[in-house]
Amino acid sequence: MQSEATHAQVLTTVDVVVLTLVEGVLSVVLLQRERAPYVGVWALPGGYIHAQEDADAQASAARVLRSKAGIEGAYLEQLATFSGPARDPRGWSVAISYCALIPQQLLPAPRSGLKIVPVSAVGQLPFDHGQILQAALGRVRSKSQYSSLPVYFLGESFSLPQLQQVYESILGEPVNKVSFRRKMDELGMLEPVPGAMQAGGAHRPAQLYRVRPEFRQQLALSARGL
Amino acid sequence: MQSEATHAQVLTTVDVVVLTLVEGVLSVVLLQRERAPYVGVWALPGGYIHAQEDADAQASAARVLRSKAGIEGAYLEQLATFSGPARDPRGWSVAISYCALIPQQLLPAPRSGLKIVPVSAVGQLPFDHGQILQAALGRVRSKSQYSSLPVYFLGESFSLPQLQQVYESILGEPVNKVSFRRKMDELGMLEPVPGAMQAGGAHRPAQLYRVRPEFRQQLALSARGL
DNA sequence: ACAATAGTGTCTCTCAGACACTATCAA
DNA sequence: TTGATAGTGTCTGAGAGACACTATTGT
Repeated sequence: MQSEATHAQVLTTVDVVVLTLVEGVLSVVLLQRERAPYVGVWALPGGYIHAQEDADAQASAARVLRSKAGIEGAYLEQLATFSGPARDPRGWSVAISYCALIPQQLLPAPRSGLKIVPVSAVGQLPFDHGQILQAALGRVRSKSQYSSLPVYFLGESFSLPQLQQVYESILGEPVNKVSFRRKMDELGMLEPVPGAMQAGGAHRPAQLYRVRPEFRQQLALSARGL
Repeated sequence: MQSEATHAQVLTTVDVVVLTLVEGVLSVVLLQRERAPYVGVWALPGGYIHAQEDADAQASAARVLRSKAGIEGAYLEQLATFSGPARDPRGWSVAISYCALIPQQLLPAPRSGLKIVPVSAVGQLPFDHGQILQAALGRVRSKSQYSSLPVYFLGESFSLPQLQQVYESILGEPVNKVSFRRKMDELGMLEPVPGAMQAGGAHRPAQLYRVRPEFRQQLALSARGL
């Protein structure tokens, strides 16, 4: 069949932008490429779709993260799909890109070939990974304005001041405390962890919260921002 | 190379949800399939990516629209990418889906094998086209709440009451006239067509507007809805 | 006691929607 | 003149942010 021959020439890959907060700085995971093209160059985690083992492209992305970066348990969301004859020197290619959010403590120990770079300090990237990174940043910043997306930067339980700081880090501007707490209350996504407080400083301890079970792998959306 | 053999088994296609407003009813273009699988079944316009001729997947979508449905000049926006071993009986496949918005008057004359169906009256669709259609509807309804997306349902020039009716059709609820005009003014995307009025009824004629050149293929976004 | 941050009550200002009014056409 | 729709001025109520206050810890 002629059309079979035609479409078979398209490379199908996934690329993942893994984002985390390091000391309040939005950062991305880069891997040093082990194979051609661009051997030795720092790039986004990515790889071919394996038709034999992957249930869908998101499973491919999860597999790539696990096998190449040792990352598991991240929140995964599909970004856009990039395509064309020029973006990969091997030929006409399709890259289904994903955005992964993960708390810093779930990242693997630093090792050779893996680094975590503040997004403001990322230089030139191979392929069209620069564009993909920009798409991820735009998505995260945009969705943080009206959804609960940023909770995925934090672990199991966290305090409201902590969460507010995450929002402020991503949005790059201070957030009104009263409004923020009102909104979080309205979203109805958090519940206090009974008896769990975050002590530490010479000040009043903060109540710890966790995401309600029914919101675990699902975002809470607000109609009017924040 | 082994990985080459692996990824070559993935079919790469595009599917397009063409939406238009027919008498204020959101409707979708369906084509009767001419080839296996699902010969004769009504489905979304779609086809293989042609690596030799397409500059990217969006170009593939435009080509499919032109060659299979005779549609040109639509606003095109990428939706999500669907993938997996089961969605297409021919094997593991990737479908990059697009949403197309077009004024009714730019649609081709009705012909055998092409129909325009109110989205509320679309029955079962082959592949995962039902999911794709739902994604398109969600996207259009969501974006209509805070952007100028719906202008692509109208032609070159239109009156504000016309545009408001388009918003109301999509959102499924009445829109406040004063707020609507304030927002359109703030978006700064429209300009009055000098001297062009829409007469017709036994009442005051409406000023006609058009999209400013700098906003032609780009959406205007509002921070706070409408 | 005091410094420091957590958490809350309340005021104000902004903005979206409601309402009412004027404008301009055909019959 | 009347009916119908286009277009605008203004009021009001809801909600977001500012501010100030109380609460609770360690030193």
